[in-house]
Formats: sequence, structure tokens, C-alpha cells
Amino acid sequence: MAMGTPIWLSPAEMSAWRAYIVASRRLWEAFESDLGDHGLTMYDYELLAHLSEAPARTMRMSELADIALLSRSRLSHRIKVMEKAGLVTREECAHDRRGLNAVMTEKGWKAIQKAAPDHVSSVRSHFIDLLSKEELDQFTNAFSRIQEHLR
Amino acid sequence: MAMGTPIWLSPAEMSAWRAYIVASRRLWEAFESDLGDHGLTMYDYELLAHLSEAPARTMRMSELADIALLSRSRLSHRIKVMEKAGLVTREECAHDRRGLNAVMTEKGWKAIQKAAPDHVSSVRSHFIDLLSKEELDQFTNAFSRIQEHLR
DNA sequence: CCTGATTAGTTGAATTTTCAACTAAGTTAC
DNA sequence: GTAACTTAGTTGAAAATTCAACTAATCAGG
Repeated sequence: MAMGTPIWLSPAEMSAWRAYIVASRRLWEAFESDLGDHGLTMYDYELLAHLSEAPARTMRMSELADIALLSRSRLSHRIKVMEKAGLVTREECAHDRRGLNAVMTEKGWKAIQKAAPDHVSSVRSHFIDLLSKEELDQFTNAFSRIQEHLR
Repeated sequence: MAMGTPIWLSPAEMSAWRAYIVASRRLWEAFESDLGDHGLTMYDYELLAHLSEAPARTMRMSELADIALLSRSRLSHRIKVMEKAGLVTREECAHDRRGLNAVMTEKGWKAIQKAAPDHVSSVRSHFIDLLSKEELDQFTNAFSRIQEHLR
């Protein structure tokens, strides 16, 4: 007699889920704490990282919000703070007068240049170095599948 | 000539890292959004879940904070809100007069009873069901290792 | 062109989270 | 027994985040 999907998780499923959820939070805390030494949050870092890779270190606000997985409102508030800190500026968009470009300043560039090696080494030591090559590939696979599913 | 650990991530490492970080955020959003239908956040849910498994559905504040990975302050504020919502109460601790017990109310119990099946099915559909048995075991392994490292 | 719908982005108020300071009770060591 | 220290938990103010409402520009169809 075929059982439908059981309601509760099996022990093995529960282990995987708990391990994932707890480790993920601790990882996040660790990265935040490591980046804190540079006065940045994970989101600040990622915003700067995305900007630094964009042509002219410039990106439309909405594009930045999408790629960094932030709401427009949240990005707006955050950029205001980062602007006050001198890391970015906002300038009007040539072809769409509704739009604004976030532009990384020299100071922002310096800030991420300075933080990047520490951050990468923190990603290495808390994550990459703890996984075998096979596991890394499996992660790429599994998490890409999850992303795909969530779109 | 032996190279030390390189500063930057290799493409394979970067893929794993990006896949992980992006999928994790989307997963979190999805769970929050699913639980939102029951008026709960992930943290509320987990607090109630831990309490529901505790003897007499009662737990010391600090124990609860530790197990749920919340700061004492944050727990304190959150419990105040949940208390106002009638999901828990706080009562004095018999043997340590500094201590307080968080106690789940009948209403809290009903709330989690009601939310649990949906939450579990959301964990299944966004996570468990997307992974093979092998991957589940690998996750348990890898993430336990990461947790261990972060302690 | 002109109306209605969509897109870009901001804003302010409400809620949540963090941070540092604080009270009070228990512990330790002399 | 008491001074110094640790542990439990709360608090209020500051910072961050969400949420819904808003302005202004573009677009689509007639």
C-alpha cells in the first residue's frame, strides 16, 4: 500500500534540515562578525562587490536591488547611509529620468579593496576549506537546483 | 614551487559559495513568506517548536536563547511581543530567583499545531524534496562539520 | 496626444533588532 | 560574612528593516 508523502520529517531528513539551518545561521554570524572589523555588514559588502564589478562601477538602483536580493525600499535606505559614509553617490540616469545610478566612490573602492582579502579568507576558513572538492560540486549542484525551484 | 592558499576563490569555489549564499537567502524568504500565512516568523516558529518539545512546555529564558540562537536581549523583546499575543507567558523560576521560565500557553500550542503541517510541507517542497538521499546525508555531514568548526 | 497602467525610486511611520547599561541574584574566596 | 565576580534577564535608545503610500516618468492602446 503506497503511502503519500508523510507529514513529518524522517530522522535523516530532520538531521539534514537542522544541520543546514543551524550551520547557516552560525556562518552568517561569523561572516558578519569578521566583516565588522572593517565596519561593513554582509549586505554592504555585497553591494560594494556588485558595484565594483559593474562597468564604471555604476549600477541602476533597481538592478542593484535585484542582484543583491534587497527590496527597493531597503536598498534606498541603505544607500542613503552608505552615501553619508562616502562609499557611494547617486546620480541621475541619462536615458530614463525616473532612474538613478548608484556609483561607487574612490573611498568605497578603497574600502572594499581593504576588506576583500579578509572576507575571502573568512569564506575560505569557515566554508570552502571545510568541504572536499566533491562536496563543493555537490553544493553548487544542489543549491543551484534550489534556486531554480524558487524562481 | 608550492603555492600558499590563494587569496581569491577559484571558479568552482566561487560557484559553490554563490549558489549557497543566494539559495539560502531565497529559502529563508520562502519560509518566512509561507509562515506569514500563520502570522508567525521563522524565529517565532522555532521558539514555539522548542518550547513544545520541552517538559511542561517550559524553558528557562537563557536556555531558550541559546538553543534558538538568539541574543538574550532579542529573546527578551520577542517574548514580550509573543506574550502580548498570548502565545507564551513568563513565570518565576522556583530554584533560581534570577531566572524566568517561558511557558507556552494553550493558545501558543494551538498556533504551532496549526502552523506545523504547512511549515513542514514548505520545508519539504523547497528543500528536502529537491535533494536526493545521498545529498541529504552529505548535507548532514558537511553542515555538522561547519557547525563543529564554528563552536 | 491623451488616458490608464506600469516602472523607478523615495519616504515616513511602525516594527524589529542591536547595543550598552543596568538591576538583582547567585558564587567564590578569603 | 563580605567584597569581587559571574550569571540571568531586562531596558531604553539608536539603528535597521518592513510596509504601505506616494511622486514622477515611461509606456501602451486607441
